[in-house]
Amino acid sequence: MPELPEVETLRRALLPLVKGQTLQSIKFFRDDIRFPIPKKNLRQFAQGQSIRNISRRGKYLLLEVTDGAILLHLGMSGRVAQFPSARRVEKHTHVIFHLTPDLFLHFIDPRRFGAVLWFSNETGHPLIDSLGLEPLAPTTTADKLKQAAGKSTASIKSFLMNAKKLVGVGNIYACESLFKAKINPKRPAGKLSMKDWERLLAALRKILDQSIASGGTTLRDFFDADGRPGYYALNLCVYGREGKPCPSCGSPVSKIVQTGRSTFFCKVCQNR
DNA sequence: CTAAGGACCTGTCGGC
DNA sequence: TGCCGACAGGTCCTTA
Repeated sequence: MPELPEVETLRRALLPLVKGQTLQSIKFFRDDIRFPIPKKNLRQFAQGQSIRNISRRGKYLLLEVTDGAILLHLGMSGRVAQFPSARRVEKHTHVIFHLTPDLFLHFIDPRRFGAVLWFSNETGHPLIDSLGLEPLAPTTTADKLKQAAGKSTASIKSFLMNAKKLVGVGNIYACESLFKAKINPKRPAGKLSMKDWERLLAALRKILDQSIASGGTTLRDFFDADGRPGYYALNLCVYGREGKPCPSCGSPVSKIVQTGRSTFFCKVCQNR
């Protein structure tokens, strides 16, 4: 479900609710999600602590406390929703964070591809350590992307979705940014020119920024902590639009499969 | 090392 | 209406 803009939207919705609040207790309902939930660490290091900040790294949210952070990943179908109690537990509610007498954050994830983990300030976390460039960070440049791609023969589409290289970009924003930059998704990443990388990074940033400003993309089940959907779906040019007219030239949008994922693009416009 | 494919899950949708 | 296959916003792990 969520890519960078959706996770960032959630971060911004949660921050004013939880910053400075003390985590009273954590309730676990099942721990066989993507990774076993480290209940012991969470109880020992997070319970009873004040949430100092919420940060984001790629698609991960970090609820920061003194010794580290509760690490959340929403996978494909995850949500964090606020409720006034720990009752009304949904079918796929796996964890409830109890903050104030009437603020409970429910971690809900039907497909269980998401994660609730403990990030220690001392040891970090391997999933975070191995992440690549942050697209919106000013320190990320076209030059660094080109370097990261090296002589890779993999497609630029799969490069964009490779979190070891570049974080936060999933299927929607990979397709949309390639469309905006007019780059063919099948091109080998190692063959893009510096001009290509510059156009691609600029396009990607613009799309991510606009999506964050719209509250993200709600295709079916993305809602922020207040239950609000995102409206960026209205601006999608190619994603999910197979056969419909390209917004730029009018010819039908194509769909192919690359490394197991659908790619939507315009054969006419994306010719670079 | 790289690249591709499978695996992990549940829910929904379209076709018959 | 019911059943069945295809597919879904992710990414780690195995295989070649």
